[in-house]
Amino acid sequence: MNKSEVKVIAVLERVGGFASAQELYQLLQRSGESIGLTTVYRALQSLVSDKIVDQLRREDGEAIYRLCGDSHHHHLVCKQCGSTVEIEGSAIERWTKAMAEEHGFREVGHTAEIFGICPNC
Amino acid sequence: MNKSEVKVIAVLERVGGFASAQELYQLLQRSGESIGLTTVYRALQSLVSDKIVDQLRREDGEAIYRLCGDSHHHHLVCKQCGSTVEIEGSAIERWTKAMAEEHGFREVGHTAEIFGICPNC
DNA sequence: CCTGAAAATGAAAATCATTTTCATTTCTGA
DNA sequence: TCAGAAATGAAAATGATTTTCATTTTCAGG
Repeated sequence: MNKSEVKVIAVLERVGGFASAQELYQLLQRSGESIGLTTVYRALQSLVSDKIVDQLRREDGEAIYRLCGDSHHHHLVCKQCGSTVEIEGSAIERWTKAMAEEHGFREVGHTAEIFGICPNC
Repeated sequence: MNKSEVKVIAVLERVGGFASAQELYQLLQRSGESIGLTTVYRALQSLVSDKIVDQLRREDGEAIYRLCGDSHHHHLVCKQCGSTVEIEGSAIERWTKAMAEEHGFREVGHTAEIFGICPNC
């Protein structure tokens, strides 16, 4: 675990959820850290292979990362104004576990998002 | 539905599962079809937005496509080999409705995907 | 305190899927 | 038949990610 990896972990903690490599790089820059994009990528790779960080993909294919074991929440997103509400997702957790077990999958995670039109729109 | 889309559907039928745009393009070339890569991408986009084709992502972020099954389903995707299982999602439908109602959202939809490691990997 | 090998760093170039541009060709309906 | 619309595809652009490579930092022994 070297200095860059520590910086990346720190910013992931601040974010508290998923972020892409590019976003993490910009956040680090803004907070005055001197770190190159290449190094951010390398730190993330290393953290992923050490299972300290989870990697998955956004809809557009960009990789996103978060600290393993972050309890994650879900979002209710307005299609019109973009406002979001964090919502409770224990139903999804149970569903994930049930489906994984039924099909013999291990180390499962999930993504889920609800979108619609909010009361104000 | 134009000529290119028909060609892409035909090759997807032949494949019988997931394939990337690049792979589909090469298959079309090999079978003597005259079609450009750009057109393959455009046909796929259009088929995806018409819900004739499903799109998801390989581990490396490359988009893969296959003909849609008929019902609204969710996927259990293996992080290693990319194999997928269609799963039942009525729990999600109920969760979506409940959350939307609780927060006054209308016209809601959702996305949900489970990923993990399959029994063979 | 040195010193040199190994590890880390980052700027720039390379890669590769995907999208955009734009000039050309094919359709289509009046 | 003809004009405008849609489709096509080659080439260029894009954007995330990886690789290269020269430089800097770290650090265990002397």
